[in-house]
Amino acid sequence: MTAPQTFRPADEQLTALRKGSAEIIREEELRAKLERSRASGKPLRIKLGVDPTAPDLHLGHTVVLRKLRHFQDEGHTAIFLIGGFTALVGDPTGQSETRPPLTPEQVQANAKTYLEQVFKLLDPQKTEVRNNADWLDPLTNQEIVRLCAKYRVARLLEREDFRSRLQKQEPIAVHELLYPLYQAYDSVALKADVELGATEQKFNLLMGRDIQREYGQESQVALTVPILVGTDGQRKMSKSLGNYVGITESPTQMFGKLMSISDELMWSYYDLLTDFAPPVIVRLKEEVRTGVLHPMDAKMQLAHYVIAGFHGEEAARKAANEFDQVYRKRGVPSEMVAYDFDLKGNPKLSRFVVEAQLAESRSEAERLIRQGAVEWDGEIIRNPAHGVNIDQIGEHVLKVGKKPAVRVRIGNPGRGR
RNA sequence: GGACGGGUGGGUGAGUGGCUAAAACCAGCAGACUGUAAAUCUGCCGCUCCUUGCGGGCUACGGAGGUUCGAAUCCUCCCCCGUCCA
Repeated sequence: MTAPQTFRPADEQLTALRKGSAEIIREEELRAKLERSRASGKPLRIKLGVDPTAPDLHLGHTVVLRKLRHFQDEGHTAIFLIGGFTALVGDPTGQSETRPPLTPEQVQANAKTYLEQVFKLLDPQKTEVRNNADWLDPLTNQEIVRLCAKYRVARLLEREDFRSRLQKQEPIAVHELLYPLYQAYDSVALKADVELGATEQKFNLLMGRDIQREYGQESQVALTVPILVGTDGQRKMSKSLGNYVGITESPTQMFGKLMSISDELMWSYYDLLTDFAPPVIVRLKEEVRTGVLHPMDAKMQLAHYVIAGFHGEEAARKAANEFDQVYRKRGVPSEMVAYDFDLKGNPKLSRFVVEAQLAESRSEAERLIRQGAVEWDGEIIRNPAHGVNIDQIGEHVLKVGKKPAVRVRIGNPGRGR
């Protein structure tokens, strides 16, 4: 922190930073900033803001985090900004359900788990963690009005999602208009040189530039990264759409999910989730195209890489083996979740399916049985009324559809639980 | 404050008194095919009970009442969203 920083030449840094970026506004400004920082030995301040609205991060979040990491690797200061204030206001963008605004306690708790997860990717030593509640909470009405006076409604409404919502006659609450203003003000408070965000954040990032100028600062550079498409190959990765790979998931789960993406999507994952150099990815793609490399192997390599990043080489290897065992060979997992049952009340197989969490209701369980999706000790059961009786005391393997098999232990009805 | 339009199953969206657990499409799930891919095809897709049957019961069309043998559909009041006017 005292020794003057040394940096690579600006152009080299720029090349590295450009990889996996969608847009850099403006690149010349970034180069100028990089050159200046190299000359002065003073790192740039790179801002990334996150609202802690949910406790878990997924791979979609990591794209931009990785970009922040790249800056960090070049010796710059990563500012991980927690939207403690903005999260409290409650972001009503997903208009389907009125989600209750988070309580300060929730924000606190979420922020904590975020940080734990974020530091799987960032170097904690080189990260400045801030919370915008620290400067947004104390703002006076006067200051807020002054801030609002610096921007025009028409320009706010230019924003893509506001415009389309107006058009579709969907509600827009007033505080939603304030949102970008607050975010822009954060850049002022932090004296950010660069702000990172997904492409959907472009408007907000640009606004930071304007507002900084209004406050007499040099404008930040806005660097956007592409949005990661979820495992469904259609929509952006998000928890609520269920097309996500969580970074706290087990290696096995991650492996399975990553293998289920389409071949086409795999290349975008290679671009956004790995540090393979672009030429290397191009070569891989070519090898798959010409049949030298099986697409599945390419995908396994991808899954391995991503998982190793979070859980280490060893775990990634295990997950690969497990995948091979459970799915390719349609076998039984090395470690099965076990459930204990008793024979109280003349139970049916469908009840076990529900209680082992392989179906959400008895109706669904019976449906699955009818469809031939349920295997009991390797035998497909098709009778929805199939019962389990006293001869079945002992251990069994229950498998439903594509889900991993589970172990079922049936105890003597006479004895307690 | 006024005028008008609208609120249907996870989503879009039909349906204006019974034949509607509610068209169609999407999503989802299962089976076939595979590389657990993708695409495709087939089936399923509220909950529950049992003797698993073209079976019984319950719940469902913003909310609460009402009219009717019968209501998502008609009436009343309320809530919510939007547009225009002020």
